[in-house]
Amino acid sequence: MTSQAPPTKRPQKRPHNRIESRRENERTILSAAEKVFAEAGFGGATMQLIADVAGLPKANLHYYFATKEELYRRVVQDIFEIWLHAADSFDNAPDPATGIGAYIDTKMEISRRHPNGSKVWASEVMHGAPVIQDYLENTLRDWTDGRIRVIQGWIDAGKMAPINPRHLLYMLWATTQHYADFGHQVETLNGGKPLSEADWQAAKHNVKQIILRGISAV
Amino acid sequence: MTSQAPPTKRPQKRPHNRIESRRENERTILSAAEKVFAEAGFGGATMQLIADVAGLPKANLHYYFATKEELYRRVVQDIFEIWLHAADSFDNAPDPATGIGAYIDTKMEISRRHPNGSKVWASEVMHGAPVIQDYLENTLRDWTDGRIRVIQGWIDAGKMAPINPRHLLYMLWATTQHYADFGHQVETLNGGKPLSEADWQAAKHNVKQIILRGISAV
DNA sequence: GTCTATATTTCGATAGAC
DNA sequence: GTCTATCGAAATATAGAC
Repeated sequence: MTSQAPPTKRPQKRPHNRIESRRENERTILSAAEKVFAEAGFGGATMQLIADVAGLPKANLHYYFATKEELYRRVVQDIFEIWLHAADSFDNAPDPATGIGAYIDTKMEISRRHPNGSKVWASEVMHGAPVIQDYLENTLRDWTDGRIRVIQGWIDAGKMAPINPRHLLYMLWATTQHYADFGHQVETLNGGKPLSEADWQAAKHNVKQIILRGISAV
Repeated sequence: MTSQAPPTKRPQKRPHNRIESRRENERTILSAAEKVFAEAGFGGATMQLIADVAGLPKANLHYYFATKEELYRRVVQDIFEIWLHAADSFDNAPDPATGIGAYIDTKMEISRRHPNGSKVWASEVMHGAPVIQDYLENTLRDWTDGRIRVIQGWIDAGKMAPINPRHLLYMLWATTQHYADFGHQVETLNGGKPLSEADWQAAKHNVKQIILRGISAV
């Protein structure tokens, strides 16, 4: 009876079964949470409703995310990461029309594809950023300073009008995110119908048309 | 004893004592509610906190406003009325630069003076306008259609570039309200300090500069 | 009209069987 | 890891004295 120790049965057949199941459940929960937080706000959202949307018992949510706030924080982080990557469209562009035009396109596309994440971020900031203030003070500040330097370089090179780079960035954020954050208002004014493909193209075109013309070199 | 009916003692000395007291209490409650709803959202706000900010017992709130939702609705209505009046800057203007320039100035000033009302509106719309959907479908739609006609008139008269009037309105709303709704983010990126008088002037100037140039006649 | 005390409901979180 | 049942805290709303 000495050799009867069970073979160390590592789950080699499907080595990622556990870890994949965890990942999948987390994704399901995060997606449901994003939707519920966007529609009800942090205070208005309930773990029960998120669980219902995710199709899981409420207790499971607490197994994957200890508290409501921890779950919320993850949702806010995710949209922030997506926006940071949109800066790729911005950098290394030869001129403002190319760089800023691409940035507008990318940001508009994010508003279209991730309206809920955008709303959760807006809600968080409107309430004084109680959960992600550190992101504003560090990551976002650095990101902004870097982009301001790029724009100022274009201005100094005479490639665009001498506008205030910081306020231009605010205008870009405001204008593009409006189509996500105020999507319900836009839709209502669109006759109650979601924007069509043509509507989105018109929106993008107009934003670029006005802003790029507004900042073009004299 | 026939003439001893007490003189019909109408409160003539201070004829508005009661009604003024009511008005004053309502104002105090509404102001506190606006602040709390803006900072915590509808779901996160509590009647207790509103009562504390107003300096009144919680029960009094329920005396003046039967439910939390009724109080909230009044707050949302108030900012909406203020914005509607901003259209006065728009109408009867001889040209786009004057009309839209004045509208931007007025809207920016409202963002500066009523940031909380703007946030409550934004929050309401982001959550699907559960309380004021009728305003979107009627008052706001009519208002928007009217302004679109004015802009289209300017375009037809060759006074400005042929942009999409509807999307121009969205840009105006987004850009001006950003300084209220995302005021906390703006302030954080401003080194943690509120915008100075000069900062506000710069913001206004840049918004007008870019947009007015962006829509100017070819 | 005002306020204290409390009823009622709802939610976040957890215990404990499976 | 999953789920049912439940605890304890906190919120809206109201009852009733003043």
